[in-house]
Amino acid sequence: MTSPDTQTQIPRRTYTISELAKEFGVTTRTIRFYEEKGLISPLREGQKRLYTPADRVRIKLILRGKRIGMTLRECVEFIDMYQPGHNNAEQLHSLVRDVKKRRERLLQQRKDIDAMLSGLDEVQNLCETTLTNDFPDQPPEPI
Amino acid sequence: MTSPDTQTQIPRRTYTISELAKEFGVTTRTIRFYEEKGLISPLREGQKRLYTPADRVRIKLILRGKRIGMTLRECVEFIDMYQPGHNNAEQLHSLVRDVKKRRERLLQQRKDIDAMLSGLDEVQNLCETTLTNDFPDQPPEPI
DNA sequence: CATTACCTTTACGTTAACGTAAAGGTAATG
DNA sequence: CATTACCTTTACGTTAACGTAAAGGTAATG
Repeated sequence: MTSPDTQTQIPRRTYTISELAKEFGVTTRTIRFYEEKGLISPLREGQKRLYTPADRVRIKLILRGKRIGMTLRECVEFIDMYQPGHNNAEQLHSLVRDVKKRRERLLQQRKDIDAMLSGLDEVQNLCETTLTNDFPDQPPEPI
Repeated sequence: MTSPDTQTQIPRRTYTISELAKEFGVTTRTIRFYEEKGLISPLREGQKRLYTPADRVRIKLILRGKRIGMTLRECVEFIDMYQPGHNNAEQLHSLVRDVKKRRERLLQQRKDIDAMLSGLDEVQNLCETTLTNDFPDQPPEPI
């Protein structure tokens, strides 16, 4: 029943800062910056930072938020919605209100994306018909 | 057959800067800033700027791009895809390549949004089941 | 004709999100 | 033990996207 490993509190798998930086395609400075701003709090092994799988997930969520134009502050707000710690009814209602607002914004963004996607479709169609009509003898370029 | 109005080149309908600012919920400074950056080029009536429907559409497209996290530079690039001026085959192929790249990014963003939306669904469900289980006698709050 | 409501330009200020450089610690490796 | 490859902190720099203030023009309105 006792834990078979001698490491006491360190999680099974950890990551160094450069491992995560490489995995996510960002610089180590970026990851340290997120810590400065309180978005993550890695463990320490001496001076070195050690990132748990949970830290890794947080970084992943931050970068996901950033891809759709969220500020870092908005990313934290979003991530904090997942966390419990909201115990009483008023807090739960408030959280539901926040969730609804955020969902509306996400739905608007998806509308924007869909509009832009169909715009791209039109452009590509127009290009390709023009190419086949006006330049019928060009060989189709390889991928 | 002659045009019945005395205005020569001014489009039928124009907008002032504050009309557009109010419509789109931005400041006039924002609109002037877009002009500084070469995103729009309104007409002038003396000193005053006069915006055509085409200018208005450009602003709309800029703000749409911004909502999904595009920089202003990316917004111009996107809008420029709509414009013709690409005549030869090489330019058309290049445009199609750009369209494909942009589409990939938009699809990734839509994936991100869908992931976040289902996350929100889970949070809301958890909140609501907790509310109905642990606080069964609270009156449902009005909208 | 003074006020009001718009418009203009110029120019400096601000915030977010890092980049970059300097100066140094540590652990393995030839 | 010198080199290499990581890691650290501190601190100043940079870019985008406006905000804000100052100083002034113009057209209608009471």
